[in-house]
Amino acid sequence: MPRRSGVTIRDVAQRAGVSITAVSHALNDKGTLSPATRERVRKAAAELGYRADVVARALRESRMGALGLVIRPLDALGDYLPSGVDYFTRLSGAAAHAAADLGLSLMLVPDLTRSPHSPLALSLDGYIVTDPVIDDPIVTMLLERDLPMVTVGRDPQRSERIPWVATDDTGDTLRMLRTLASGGAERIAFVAGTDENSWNLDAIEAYHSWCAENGIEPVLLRVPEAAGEDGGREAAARLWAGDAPEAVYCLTGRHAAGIMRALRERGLRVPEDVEIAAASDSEHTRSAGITALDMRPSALARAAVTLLDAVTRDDPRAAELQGTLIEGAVIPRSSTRGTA
Amino acid sequence: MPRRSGVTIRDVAQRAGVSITAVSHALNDKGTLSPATRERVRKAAAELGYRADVVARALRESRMGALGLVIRPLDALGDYLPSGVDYFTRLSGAAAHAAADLGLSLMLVPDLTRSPHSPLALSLDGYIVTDPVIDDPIVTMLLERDLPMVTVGRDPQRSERIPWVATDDTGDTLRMLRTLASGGAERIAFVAGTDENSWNLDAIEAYHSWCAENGIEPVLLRVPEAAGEDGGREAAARLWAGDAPEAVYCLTGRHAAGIMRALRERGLRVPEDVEIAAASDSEHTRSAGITALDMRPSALARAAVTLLDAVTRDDPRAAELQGTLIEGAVIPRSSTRGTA
DNA sequence: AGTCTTGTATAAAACGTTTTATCACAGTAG
DNA sequence: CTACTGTGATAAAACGTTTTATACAAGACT
Repeated sequence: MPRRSGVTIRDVAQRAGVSITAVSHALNDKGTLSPATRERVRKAAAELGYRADVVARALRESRMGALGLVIRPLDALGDYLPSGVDYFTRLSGAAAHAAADLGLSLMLVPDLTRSPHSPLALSLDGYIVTDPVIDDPIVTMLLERDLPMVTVGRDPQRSERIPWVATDDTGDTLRMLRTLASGGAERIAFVAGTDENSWNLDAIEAYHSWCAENGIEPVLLRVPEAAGEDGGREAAARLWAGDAPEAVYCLTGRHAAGIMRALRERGLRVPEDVEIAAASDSEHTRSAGITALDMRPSALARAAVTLLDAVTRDDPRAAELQGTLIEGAVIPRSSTRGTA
Repeated sequence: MPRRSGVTIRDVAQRAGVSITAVSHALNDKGTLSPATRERVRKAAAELGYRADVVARALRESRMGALGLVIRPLDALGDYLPSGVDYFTRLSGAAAHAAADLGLSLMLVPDLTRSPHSPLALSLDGYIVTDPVIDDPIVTMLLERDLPMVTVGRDPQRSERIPWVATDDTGDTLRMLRTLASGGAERIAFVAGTDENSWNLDAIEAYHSWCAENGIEPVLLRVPEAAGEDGGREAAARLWAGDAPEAVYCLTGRHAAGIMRALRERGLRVPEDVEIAAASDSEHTRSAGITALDMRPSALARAAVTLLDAVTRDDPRAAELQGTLIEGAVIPRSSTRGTA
């Protein structure tokens, strides 16, 4: 019996010479008790080191005190992970801390679509789903069961129905494009990923509207996220096959690193001949000296946890928190010339 | 009431026309029921989509079906994380999957020493503590409360009392030293971290015994893990102040990368003039082309989860699993000359 | 005919809380 | 003296399981 700390509400009641009801009321500031009794109970509880059993409380209140974190990009990969991705450690670590600050626990929920999932997996108070794609089966499942949920990154099609927080993809994209432009580049190519999540979709849209506004012919390439640096090299080959761009903005850091390498091999100088920037900071961009965005996963996680907590307790503040955009911070490095 | 799927054991009982006891027995293969009744109950349960409520079950059985993961190196850092560290994502992701395979959930447990921890935090069936240091307060706390626990990496002083699994630090160190020696290096310096965990301590001991065996004067430097690349540069300065080594073996990848950079600045060629290797593979070693060890975090996590599960259910197999060593895999890169 | 088995099925207790409804009592007003 | 109004406390129900002990019948043995 690992869970039981041994001391129950009954022990406290006995010690304080009152009923268990009195104990419950005293400790939760409910009911009508004289201040004297309240104090006596508190003292007894403290002396015994009493902590109400979570499970019993959960059974009664139908509230677990725990949130689930579903990291979609990880589910896709099984238990192996592409190297260099520290984003998710930062995100989940921050989420766990933010949850703890609210007196909640955070559970890592691995792929819910696999048939026998662990028992607790669907019994939590609410779920954070990161980067859902179009028609994401997990989102569908949670919606069907009517379980509270927020997404990190909008659900591309159902964002009206599901509260979300996200990186400010539109703003970030424009900011980065302006940074590149301020370095003198005019023809700026854009390399996005192929996953159908809001991160890709919103940035692409922002790029198009920026091009339209500035009278620039858009040059868009989509490269699978999983293609890594090689995908970047290939993108470079295709971009430089035609009218060479003066700058390239990549969403994925590894693509950017691959492009950089390919260009160097062609004898092009960065940033003198070409500027390069990436939307997500990772070890690749850091070690290659590529200007990138810090997407601030810990701020994002904190916002998501706060929102979900409000949602689960029908707190009206949920309305304000919904749609929070976390602005990325440009980290200027040697691959760009301009100022932000 | 988010948890309740709505359908309880009573509904099933009614539908099948039996008592709730019968339902429980039928579904758990207990008691004495006729095969016919068993089948009838199963059918009714299936039709209603009944799943026993985890919380109610946990209350009765005092077993949650959930394990806690405590990542000590992360606790030290709060919710911000040094960049480039993907080891822990891989570890926790793999642990979550391994737990799921056993029908268990995995909870991320942030720093238990902070006073108001989340309620569930101390109510789980067992705990995995990674890389405990000497006199680790978390380990002490769990021991005091008599909660089942395993460590990843031995507890330096209490390993007799606490089941553990670990990387094969001794074997890995020797293997890597031999790799470096096979490239022709004789004077091999060793750079370890300052945390007092078994990873550092065991590797240092292995280094010393290897030196003794081969009649080599040990050159050991300890650099704080948090010092990162700058720590590496400084280490290089100190190492090359005296009798220059022919090879350097670093436990931490970032130290190795810093050393490499510093040496290049001094005009030394790697691997022609100096060989460099690291014990932990990270983006730093990958991008700098430094030979390193893949510590196989997913194998490690799986071993830890399996062991902990055995421990919590008093399974005798725990004895066999205890002390499992996971051998690292050398990833040869251009910073070394020899063959493994 | 009574007494054991044997095979099925269930009633009820227990797990540790929270909450609702009720109770006892003192003081106050009519 | 009765009736009401608070005030302070508690008994008991409920949450959804699992398990222990018991009940009931039908057949098998003395």
